[in-house]
Amino acid sequence: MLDFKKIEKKWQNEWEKNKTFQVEDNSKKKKFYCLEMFPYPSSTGLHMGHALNYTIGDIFARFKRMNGFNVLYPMGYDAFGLPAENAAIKAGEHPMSYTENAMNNFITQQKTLGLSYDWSKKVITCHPDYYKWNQYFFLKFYENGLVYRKKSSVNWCPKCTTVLANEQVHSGKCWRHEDTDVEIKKLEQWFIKTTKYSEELLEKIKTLDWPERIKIMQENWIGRSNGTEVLFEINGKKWPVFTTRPDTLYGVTFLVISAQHENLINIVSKEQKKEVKNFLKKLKSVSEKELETMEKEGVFTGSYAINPLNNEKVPVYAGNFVIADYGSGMVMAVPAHDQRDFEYAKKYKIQLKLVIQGEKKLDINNIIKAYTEDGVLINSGNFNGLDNNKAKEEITNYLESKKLAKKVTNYKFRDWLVSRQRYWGTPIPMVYCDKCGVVPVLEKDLPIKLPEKVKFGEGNPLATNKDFVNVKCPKCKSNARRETDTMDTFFDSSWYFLRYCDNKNNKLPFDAKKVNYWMSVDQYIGGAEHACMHLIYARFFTKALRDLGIIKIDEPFTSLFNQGMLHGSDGNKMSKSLGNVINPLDMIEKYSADSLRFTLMSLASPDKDSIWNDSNLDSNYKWLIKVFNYFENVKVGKTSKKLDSEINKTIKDVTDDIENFKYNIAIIRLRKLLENFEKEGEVSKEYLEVFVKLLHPICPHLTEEIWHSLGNKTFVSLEKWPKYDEKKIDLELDYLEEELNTTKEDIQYVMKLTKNEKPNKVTIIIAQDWKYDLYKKVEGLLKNFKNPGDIIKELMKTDMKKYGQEVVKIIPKLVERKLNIVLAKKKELDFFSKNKDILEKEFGCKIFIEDGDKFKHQKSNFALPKKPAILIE
RNA sequence: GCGGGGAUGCCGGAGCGGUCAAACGGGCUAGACUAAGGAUCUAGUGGCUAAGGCCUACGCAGGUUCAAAUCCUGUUUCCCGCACCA
Repeated sequence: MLDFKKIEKKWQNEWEKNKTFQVEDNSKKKKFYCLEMFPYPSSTGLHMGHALNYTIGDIFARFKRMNGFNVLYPMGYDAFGLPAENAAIKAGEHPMSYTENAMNNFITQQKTLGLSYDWSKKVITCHPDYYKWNQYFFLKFYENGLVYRKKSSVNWCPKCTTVLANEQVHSGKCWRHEDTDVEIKKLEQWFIKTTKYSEELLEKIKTLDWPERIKIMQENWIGRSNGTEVLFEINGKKWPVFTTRPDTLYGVTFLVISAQHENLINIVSKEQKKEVKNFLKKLKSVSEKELETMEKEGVFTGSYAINPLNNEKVPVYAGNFVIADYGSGMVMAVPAHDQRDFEYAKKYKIQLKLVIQGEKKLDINNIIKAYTEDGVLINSGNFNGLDNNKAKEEITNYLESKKLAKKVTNYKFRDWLVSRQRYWGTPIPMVYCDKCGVVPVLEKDLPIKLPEKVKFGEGNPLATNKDFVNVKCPKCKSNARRETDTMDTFFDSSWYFLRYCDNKNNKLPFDAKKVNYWMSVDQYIGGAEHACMHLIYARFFTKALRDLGIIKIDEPFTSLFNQGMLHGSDGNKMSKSLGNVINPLDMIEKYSADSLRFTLMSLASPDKDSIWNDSNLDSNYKWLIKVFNYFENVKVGKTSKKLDSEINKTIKDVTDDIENFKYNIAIIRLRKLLENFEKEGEVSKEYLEVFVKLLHPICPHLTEEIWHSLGNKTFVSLEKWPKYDEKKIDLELDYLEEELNTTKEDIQYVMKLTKNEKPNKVTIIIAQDWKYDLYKKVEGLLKNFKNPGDIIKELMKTDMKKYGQEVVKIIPKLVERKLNIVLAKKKELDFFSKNKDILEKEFGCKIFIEDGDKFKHQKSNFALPKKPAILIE
C-alpha cells in the first residue's frame, strides 16, 4: 500500500541526511541560479500563493539540476518589517522571537512541500550578520554621494506619534486608529539617489527577458518625458518651467506654481500674502486621501510672469495640483489645449487663447473642452501656419538661441526615501554631533545592533532608548546622538540574492569571485506586485555596486517569471473574509505534497490566473496512486516500436514544456504516456525509468520511491534527464495506426452491409484513388513551394472542386510530417501486409492485401470512395 | 483618465492562421465489475444522422485570407497596475 506521508517524510529526511541539494561553488558544470522572491515570514505561515511560487521554482531547479547544471537554489527570509513590530506591540512579544517562530514554521512547511533548496545558503535579513552589510552599503553609498538628507512630506499619525509607511495608511486613516486622519508632515528624511540611474534603468529594460507587462510597468514608472524648459521672468528673476508642448507657448494665459514649492513665498505679493497663507493652511489640514481626490484649486500670488516668446504678462497662481519635485515645480497653463488647464481656467474665469487649429475651426467662446489634437499654429506670430509638431522643435530652437530655453528630459521616477521611524529594521549608521554635524559611523564599528530591550507603543522605540541614542561622535569624540531611523525593508531585499552566493562571509558582504561566478540570477520567479518596487530597487543596487567596483554585472535578474494569481473556487481572490481560502498545509495533510504540487501545476498555465477546485486535487491524488500501482505490477520486458516513438516524442515535448514553464502541458503528456504504457503488455526498464524521471520534478517524493523500487540505489533527484532520439520519433506510426483502426471499422461495416458475419476471405484493396493522385500532385508542388499555404493555394487554382476543403486540411499535415509522398501507397501496402495477422486474428479469416492498380476483379463495382476498398467473400 | 491582460463547452482550462466539435482534468450519463459501491474500468457528453457526413459554435459586430477561436478594426464586459508628471 502506498503511504504518501511516510514516503514523503522518508525522502525529505534522506535528502537532508545526504545533503543531496547542497551546491558546490567550484564546479566544472555550467552554473544555473534559480531563485524565488524570498518571503516575509508572517506568523500565519505558508499560503497557497507561496506553495505555487515555490513549486514552480522547485520544478525548474530540479529540471536544471538533472540537465547537468550546477544549480544554486537557495531560500531566505525578508525578516524585518512592520507586522512583527505590531505583533510585538499587540501581544507583548518581542519582534525577534515572533520572527524566529514564524521563520521556523516557514522552514518546516517548505520542507514538507519537498522543495530542493540548499538550506546551507539560508539568508535572514534581521540577523546582524546580514544587516551589518546593509549598513556597510549605506555608508558606501553615502561616501559616494548616493545617500542624502532632505526635508520631505511623510504620513504622520498623531495618535501613534510616528511616521507611517504608505502601506499603513488606509483610506487616509491610520491603520490602527480608524478614527484618525493621517497628516502630511514635513520631516528630514534619508534618501537614496536612485534617479542617478533613471536613464540606465529605463534603457536596459529592453535587454531583459521579462514578462512584457512588467517591463511596461517599469517603463511607465520611470516615465521619461522629453520636453523643453522655458524661462519665464517673474519680478525680474528667471523661473524655469517644464513643458512638453512648447508649440502652445503663445497660448499660455497663466502659470501655476506648486503650493509646496520651496520658493513660493518669494513671489507672493504683499496684498496676496494673507490669501495665499489661508490657502496653504487649508491644504495642510486635508488628509492624504482627500488630496488625491481633491479638485484643482489655487490662489493668485499677486505676481505676473513674462512669456519669453511674446513678452505677454500672465498671472501666476499657486496650485494644489502641481507636483513640487517634478520638473521645476511650476507649470505653464494653456487652457485651450490642455484639459486640466481648461478646467482650472473655467473655475477661475481666466481667458483662453486658441493657438492650434485642427481641421475644424473652433470657436473660442464656445468650446467645451480643450483641443489636444495636432494641428496648425495660429495666433502665434512668426510661427503661424506651422505644423504643431514641427513648431515644438522650431520654437525650442528659437528660444534656445536666445538662451531662454533648453531641451530637457524629465523622469517621474523619484529618489528612494529609505528612512523609517520604526524599530524592526536596520539602524541607519549615522550620528548627529553638535560640532561636526551629520557623521557616518566608522566601518569598524559595524554592525550597529538593534537594542533588544526597548519600549514599544510610544513612537519609535529606538528614540526613547537612551543607551542606543547616546553615543560619542566618531570624529570628535564629544557627546552625540545616534540616528534612530531604520532602513526601509526594501533595502534588505535589494541585494539578498548576492548574499546567497556567499552567505557565511563575515569579512565582506560577499566574495566578489563567488558572486561573479553565480550572478546573474538566471531565473527569478515571483509575483507581479513587485514590478515597481523591489525589482527596481534591486536593479538600482546592482548598478550602484557595479559602479563602486564591487560587482561586475549590470542586471541582477536575466529572466523573470511571474506566476498567476490563484483564486478561490468561487472565482474570487482567496481571502479570509470570503471564506474561500485553501491552506496548502491542510491539503498536504489530507492528500500529500506531491498531489498538491501536481494539482497546482495542472490547474492552468502557471503564468495565468486560475481557479482552485477541490475535486481536481482528489482526482490527481488518485492518479498518483495509479502510477504507483502501475509500477508495482508492471511487467518489465521489451518495448514496442510504437511506444518507442511515443516515448521519444514525450521526452522531447516534456523537456520543451518545462523549459517554457508549460508545466500543465507536461502533465498532460505524462498522463498520455502512462495510458500508452498501460496499453502495452510489457515495457522496458529503461523506458519505465524515463517516465519516472520526467515526472520527478513535479512529484519528487513519489518518483524517488518508485525509482528505488525499480532497483536503483541512487537519487532520481540527481539522475540525468532523459535524452530523446529524433530518429525514433515516427509520426507516421500514429497515422497508420489510425488507418488500421478505420479499416477494422470498415470491414465490420461492410460485413454488416453484406450481412456476412463470417467471411472466408477479406480483400483490402489499396487503391488510393484520389489520395494517391493528390500525393503525387503535392510531391510535384513540393519542389517549388515550401509552405503548406502556398501548396494549397496552388492546388486551389486548378483542382479546388475536385479535392474540396477536406483535402486542404491534409496538406499541412503531409508537409509537416515530411511524408515521403511517393511512397505513400507503398507504405500503406507494407503496413497492411505487416499487420495482416492482426486483422486475421480479429476477423478469423484470411486477409488479402492488394494493390488497387494491379488488382483486377470480375465484379469491379465494389469500391468505396476515399478509403481502401474492401471486398468480402 | 492612462497603461496592461482576459472573455472558448455544464465547470476549470488547452489551442493563438490549416491534422478543431476543440487537448487534459472536473462534472454528468450509460455500461462492466460488485452484496453494494463514494473504489476501479469502458464508452458517451453542441445539433441532425444507421453511418460516411452535414450544420451550428470560441463575448458582440464587421474586415483580411483559398482558410480565422487564432490576424486587423470597432464594440461590450471583467480583472490588474499607475494615477493631476504639464
